[in-house]
Parts: sequence; structure tokens; C-alpha cells
Amino acid sequence: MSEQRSKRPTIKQLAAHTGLSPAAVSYALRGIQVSRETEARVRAAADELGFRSDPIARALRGGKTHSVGMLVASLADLYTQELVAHVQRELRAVDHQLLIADSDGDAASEIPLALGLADRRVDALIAMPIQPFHPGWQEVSELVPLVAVGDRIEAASTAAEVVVANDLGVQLMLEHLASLGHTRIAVLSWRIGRAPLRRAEEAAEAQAERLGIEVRLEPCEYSFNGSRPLARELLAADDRPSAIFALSDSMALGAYAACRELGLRIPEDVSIAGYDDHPVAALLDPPLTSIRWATERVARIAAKLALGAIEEVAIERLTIVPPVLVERRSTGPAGVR
Amino acid sequence: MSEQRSKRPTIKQLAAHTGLSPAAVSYALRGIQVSRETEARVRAAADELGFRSDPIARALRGGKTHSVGMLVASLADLYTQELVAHVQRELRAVDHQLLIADSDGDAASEIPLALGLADRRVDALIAMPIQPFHPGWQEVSELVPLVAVGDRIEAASTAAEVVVANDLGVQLMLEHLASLGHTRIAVLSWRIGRAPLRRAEEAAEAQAERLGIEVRLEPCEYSFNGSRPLARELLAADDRPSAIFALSDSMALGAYAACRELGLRIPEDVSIAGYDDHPVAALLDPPLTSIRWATERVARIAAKLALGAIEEVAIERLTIVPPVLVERRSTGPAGVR
DNA sequence: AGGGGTTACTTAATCGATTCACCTCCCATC
DNA sequence: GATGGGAGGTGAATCGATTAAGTAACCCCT
Repeated sequence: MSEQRSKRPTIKQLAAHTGLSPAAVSYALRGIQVSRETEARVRAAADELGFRSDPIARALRGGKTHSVGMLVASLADLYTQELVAHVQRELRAVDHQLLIADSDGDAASEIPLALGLADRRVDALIAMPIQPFHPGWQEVSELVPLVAVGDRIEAASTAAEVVVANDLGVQLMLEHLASLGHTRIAVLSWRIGRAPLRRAEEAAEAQAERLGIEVRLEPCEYSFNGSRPLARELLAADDRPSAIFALSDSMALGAYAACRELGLRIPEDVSIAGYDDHPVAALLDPPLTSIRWATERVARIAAKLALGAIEEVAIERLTIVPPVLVERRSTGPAGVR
Repeated sequence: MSEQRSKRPTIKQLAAHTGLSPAAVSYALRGIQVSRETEARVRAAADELGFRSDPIARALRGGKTHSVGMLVASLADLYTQELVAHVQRELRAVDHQLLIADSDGDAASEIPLALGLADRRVDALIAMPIQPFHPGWQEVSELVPLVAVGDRIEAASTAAEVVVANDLGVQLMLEHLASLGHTRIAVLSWRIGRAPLRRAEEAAEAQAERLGIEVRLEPCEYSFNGSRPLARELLAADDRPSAIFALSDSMALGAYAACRELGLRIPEDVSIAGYDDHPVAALLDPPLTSIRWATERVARIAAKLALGAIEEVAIERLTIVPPVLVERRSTGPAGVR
């Protein structure tokens, strides 16, 4: 418990061991400005002593830390978890560490968390902000290359953006539901008016008007169990909607549970639609109609962009991901009632 | 792109601004060895300039980094994601950062990843290792307080262990299935013979003998889609098992999908059982019989233990979590065939 | 008045790696 | 044979905070 961190060799010990100066060792390990012979000798010594370069010291001096930060709004959400998992996989391939910060839906903590990650010298930051409009993003983006995912970050010099065209996704689903004859649809959203779903909400209202259907936005907690009581309440009401469109599969799951509790059949009694097309969506019974925006691909793109920004190679500044409708069996013709 | 990291104030600038020495500022910020007046002056200046202490510099000098590392075997797995989410929530409450490393099932990378986290000076490390028996854990545990989750880590001076009594969980489920008349059961495991499921496999074999039933261990990829083809193959065979017991809910989901593809009804034609009792388990149709070991509670305990080890307060060295059987409708009497 | 003990600081070393400024050979070139 | 230049190093400063050791001022007591 006491003599922790005892024997880990430093560059200085390598120097002593090889009879070189610390500076020479530093150069040798990166293969610059030294003779082949010296380089080989240093490498051999490094292997022998089990030398691992100290990322903290390197970070302090201003070098790369080989780490990438990720700021998410809810690690409890299925698609966020997917995203994190895929980003992690991508980073692992190039031996980078992932630092996670979760605002847990608290908009005010977002900028401080991002700054905290910057303080830890992450080489790049991938953010899916709740508040893309906050001026604090400007400061963040001055400290670290910033890759925005999901929505655009205004007022910041982002390195790159991966924008999901959620307005299109919402349009696709509402058109689908309208074509099935649904005219009263409840949309489960996440604390109405907050990005990242704000654009989706605006799109829902615009499409409602265009399609001549009634759409009601319902604020919801972003989880299985958050949407369940709300869905139950909606479905138990006299003027129950004929379809529920949840803006995440997690929330759709809650709606499934509510239906089962109330003895409602899907899609005969009520249609349920989700968003994100998480892998479980296809495995539910009935399989969930959802909007796919290729979580894995988005994660991969975001990771690649972050790595590209680190390498300072030219990267695509703006990638727009078009979602597609995945029609399964949880949506059907509006019931006769 | 050029003048990044320009204006962030350092302790030195605070010193200049207050007319004190850097050392005095350092003391003042921690409220030791300075007059009340000086402390107030420094704090005011810190607020004014927006000073944030640099965690990297502090780490290098040997102080706390306010970060905790977590090593997992598969971030793609549902229960791992749950665990991570809950640990993160716990850490966030005390303003600690989470660093994640994912071995992605690769046993050989486990120790290097753990050492990498230690190099980053995480104040504690929470690990759910694939190879708890590796001697490398000794070195890791000398570098950083180590909290083992899921299984015991041998040959290492762990700070604490949270052990899930998986042998009991397996016993409960097999007894349950046996009592329903199942005598031929396929157990989906994760690359047979590897921890963390090794003890579970041993328990399965022991229970098979005790209960006088046939249990076949089937090696499986640890994901939705990994288990689907395997389950399909098992269920399409002539000597198909009357029950499938998946050692994770993720794998159970694959079995559900396989059943649907083959037109088999659950539980009339085949019983399906899972492990972990993920929130979605209850929402499936039919709801999944599973083994609950309170993921959230385990995560919370692990986080608290890690934080306790950091504070160097006395902590419980060994916590054993007893799993319980959650009987739902995916298991039923063995069919007459 | 002088010694002992606080209080409130300051100075300088330290953590480990990087990098700028030099310095020394050695070889090629005019 | 002096000059130039590149290869292959070395020494010292640096990143930002912490901390051991030192110092100056002040109070108390005899």
C-alpha cells in the first residue's frame, strides 16, 4: 500500500542504462535525429526494462495524449451506448483512450464538463450537446478540436460536424403514419424544446401542418421507465392517439410495456414507432418500425473525423447523414375505433 | 487553429495578479497555511480570471487526478453498458472523470490496457476482467487501487472485490428449468472456458449432474447477432433442446430472433432464459425469465468502493452479491414433443 | 532584551518528457 | 587547408502545480 509506483522506469533511467542523455533517448524513441544503432540500442533497453512513456508528462509538455473525450447527454440511453461502444472500438484500433463525460440531461453542466475534458488534454472532443447554441462552445473549440454529432454547434469553430437530418427522419415517419390513416399522433420527445431533439420537434409540427394531421408533443424522460407511465396515461385517455411516435427506441420500449399493461395490441389497437433503430428494435415482438440513421456509421465517422483532426489532415467539415425509414410490424392501419 | 490554449490562466498568473508567490496561491486555493484575507483575495482573483487547476500538472506531481478507470470486456454488451452508465452517474456526483478501456474480448490486451489506465494516473481502477488469474494483475494492483467486479482477481492485492455469485445464479435457473421438466438444455456461454463466465460454466456442469439433466455448453459470440445463428442452428437440429439458457440477456435476444425466424413459440415450443435481467428483459414479448444481480447496485457499490479506496477510508474488502431468479413468461413446461 | 514559538509567507526542487540552442565530430568541397 | 554543412548528440529550460525547507515578522514570556 505504501511503495506504489516504485519501479516504473523513466526516460532518465533509460538514459543511464544506455549511457546517453535523456534528450537522446527521447529522440531515439521517436526515431528522429539519432543513428540507427543508437535507436536500436534504446529500443532494446526500453523493452528490457519495460519502459512505457508517461502520457501525463507528455501531456503537460504539450504533446499528444492519445485520448479523445466524448460528451453525451445520457449514457442511460440505448443509442448513446451504441454510439459510445462504436467510437470506443474505433479508438481502440489506434490505441487511443476514451474519456467520457455525461451531462445526464443537465444543460448547465455541459460546458464545464467539456472544459474539464479539455483540461485533461484530450486530443479531440466528440460532443452531442443538449445546448448546441451555448456561446461556451466557442471557448471549448479554441482549446480542442471539436467534432459535433447529431446537431450543429453554433457559435463555435468546430473542426467537423456530423449532422443527422432528423427533420427528414421525422418527415418520413409521419408520412408513413399518415399514409396508414393515422390522424392523431402522440410524439414522445425529450423535455420539449431542448436540443438535440429541437429540430425534430419543429419538423414534427411542420409536417403535421403539411399533412393535415394532429400531432401532440409530449415531454418525456429519456428512458425505458420514463416513457412507460406517460404512454400509459396517453393510451388510457378517452381521446387516445392512434399512434405513438417515440423519438428514441428507448422510449418506444416504454410504450410497448404500457400497451401490454393495458391489453392493447400492436399494431391493431395502436401503432408504435421508434427512432434510432437500435439492434433490439428488430427483435421485439412485434418488430419495431423505426428510423435508422446508422448509429454505427455515425460513430465511425465521428471517430475518424476526430482522429483526422488530431493528425491535422484535411477532413470533411460537414457530413450530413440521411436517415431512412425501417418499416416493420409495429405500425399498421389506423383502427376503426 | 493556431493560438489554441492561449489565455487559460495558470497559478503563476494568479500569483502575479495578487502579488503573491505561486506557492502561496497554491496553498490559498486549498485553504491551508494562509491568512483568511489572503485566501479570500486569491479566491476572488481565481473567480475573476476563470482559473481552473490543471489536472495534468497535478497528476504529474503525484496528486489526485479525480478520475477513475474502468476496464470492461465488451462495451457492446447490454449489461456492461448498464454498469458503465451507473458507475458514471456515481462518479459524476463527486465530480470525477471516467476513463474507459474495452478489451473487446481480447484477453491478451487486458493487462496492457489496465497499465495504460494506471499510467494515466487514474485514482482507482474498476475492472471486470476476462482473465482474473493473470499475474499481471499483481503489478496493476501495485500501481493503483483495484476494484474487481464480477469475479475475484487472483494473485493481486485488490483493494476490494464485488463478486456476483454466478454459481448460485446458474443453479437457480437450472433448478427452475428442471422443475419445469426440461432435461435437455443448451447453455449459451461466451467462448467456453474464459472468465468471467468460467465459474458459471463449472456450476452448470455441476448442477447438471446433481439434477440429472443434460446440459450442453455452447460457445457463442457475446452479442445480439452473435447468438442468433447459433441459436438457429441448435433449434433447427433434430435433437433440439427444450430450453435455451443464455448466460446474458444479449444472447437471449438472439435466441428470441432465431425462434421467430423458425416459427417456434416461446415458451410452448422452447423455453428461453437469460442472465442479467436488463431493463429490456421485462419488455420483451414474452417477458424474459432471467437472473437478476442488480446491475445498478453492483455498479454503485463498485463506484463507492473505488471512491473509498481513493479516500483511503476503510472499505469492505469482499462483497458478495446473491443473484435472484426473476421468473417471467419465457419459460414454461417442457413440451411433449 | 533575548529566546522560543507561531504565522504567513517565499524560494527552489520536483514530477517525466520534450525541445530549443548549442556543440562536436567528420566528411566533402573549393 | 580552411570552410561549410550535416549528422548525432548534450545541456538546460519548459509545461503547471505541489511541497520541503527556509525566512521574516510578530507575539509572548521571563
